[in-house]
Amino acid sequence: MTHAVIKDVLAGRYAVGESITVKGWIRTRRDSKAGISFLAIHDGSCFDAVQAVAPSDLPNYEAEVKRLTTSCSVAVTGTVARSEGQGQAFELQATVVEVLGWVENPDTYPMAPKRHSMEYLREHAHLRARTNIMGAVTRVRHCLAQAVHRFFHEQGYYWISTPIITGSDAEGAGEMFRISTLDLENLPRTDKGNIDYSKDFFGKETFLTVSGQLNGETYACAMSKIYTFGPTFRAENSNTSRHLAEFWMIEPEVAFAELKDIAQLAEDMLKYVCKAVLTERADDMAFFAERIDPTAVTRLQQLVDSSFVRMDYTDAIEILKTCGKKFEYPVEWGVDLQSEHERYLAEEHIGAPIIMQNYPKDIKAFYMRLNADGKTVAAMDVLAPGIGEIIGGSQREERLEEFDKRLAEMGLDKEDYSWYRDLRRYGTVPHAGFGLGFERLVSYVTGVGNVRDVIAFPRTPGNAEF
RNA sequence: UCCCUAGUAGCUCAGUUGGUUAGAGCGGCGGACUGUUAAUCCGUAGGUCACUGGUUCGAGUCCAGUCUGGGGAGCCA
Repeated sequence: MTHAVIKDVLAGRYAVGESITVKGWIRTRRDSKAGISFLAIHDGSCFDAVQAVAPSDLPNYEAEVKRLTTSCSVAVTGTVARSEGQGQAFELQATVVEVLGWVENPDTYPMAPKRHSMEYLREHAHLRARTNIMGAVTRVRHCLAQAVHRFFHEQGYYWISTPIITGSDAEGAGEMFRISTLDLENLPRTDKGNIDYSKDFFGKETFLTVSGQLNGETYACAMSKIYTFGPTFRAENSNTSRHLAEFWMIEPEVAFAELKDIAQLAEDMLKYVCKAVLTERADDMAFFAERIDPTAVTRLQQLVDSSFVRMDYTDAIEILKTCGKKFEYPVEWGVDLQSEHERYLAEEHIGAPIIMQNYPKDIKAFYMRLNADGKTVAAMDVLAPGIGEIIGGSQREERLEEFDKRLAEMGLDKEDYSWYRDLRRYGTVPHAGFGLGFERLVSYVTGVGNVRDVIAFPRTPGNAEF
């Protein structure tokens, strides 16, 4: 018997009268006065469940069919039929209902067919995958990931798998998780009494990566256009709806590119992936618009149709100073923009994503390229309404002299950046790139307000369950 | 890490100035009903009121501490 995917059954890919088998989990069972039962079965292939009609003359009707509850697994064989009821075009007239797995105690099964809080679902991360909302998130996340790869591939980029384990402790993007095979109860010591990392697995201190950027630059300075897409780790004690200790990041790096080029790249990429979701996951987006965020679909459509506003940091400061709004943190040229400032600009002043450019050098990283004014660097952030910074990027300092000056200013040791400096010594070229937090993108697209609910098993301070 | 806030049935919540036996909806279970869309109707079971200590004749309610969650901030993606 053909094992049919529910998506195909609902799309009419099987002829009326054809006998097929669907396999999945019960969403709801409704018993009708006619002495028949309606089973809503989902298998993850699409948002909707298929309806199987189980007649009372099935041999196991009383003993099994009428005892089915939410999340029992079944294999239902039947003939495809046009539905007599409303709400679906096709349904299955069941001839065999085989129960594969019971729910052993329906009274305490955690996922009742009703609305649960996101916090409750998070505590049952292994079972929340069976809910409507997590199914929709999972499909949209997949759609976005595929669209990201497709976008870069079509533009001639190579996907580089940069290392997850790094010996470079100078990446400067945040606190790192140490990895080690040393016996914590009995650490080897040097003569001076320090921990002897030469005895560790790699013969030196190693960490989980906080960014693939520096590695990515080496390949951009050879392959011209590359991107990374992989897990990233930050050991910061950040407890917000926008931070994870383990998250996925997309980092394109482009040779022969300036700041304006990657600003355009960021805009093109965001529009491309949003368009993909609108066309490929209309079913899931309709659900988000209905249940999570009424503007979910219109917001994406507007993003696709708009052109992002470019704004210089210096001009943003002027706007904030003269807009008449009171801010908790005072605004002055040279200070970093606070969340409240970014929110005002993106949500109230513009009402759409903003590309903020050319920040003061003192509030930005060592590798960003110094502008001609000597005060600002070629950095850019994409600020999205509702979520804030979704992308951060810059043109990199490719001039060795300027780079060394900057290291010295910031009190950093040249020796720690020897291979990174080599890129500036041997055939250096202007290049630029950015980092996109993938969970922040999924959160923005779906309207699901917490990044912990758009990744399967979130890792946050104090929480690594499952 | 800081500020604010919450924790009551399997889930979502109500519970008055501290006062008799802590309630509802959903879900579960039992029953009714000629095709239902989170069906409907009737019945029924289900509670260490997060934990520890304190105030009081009396605490779900007031106080202190702890744990856990949420919102905001910082750091950032």
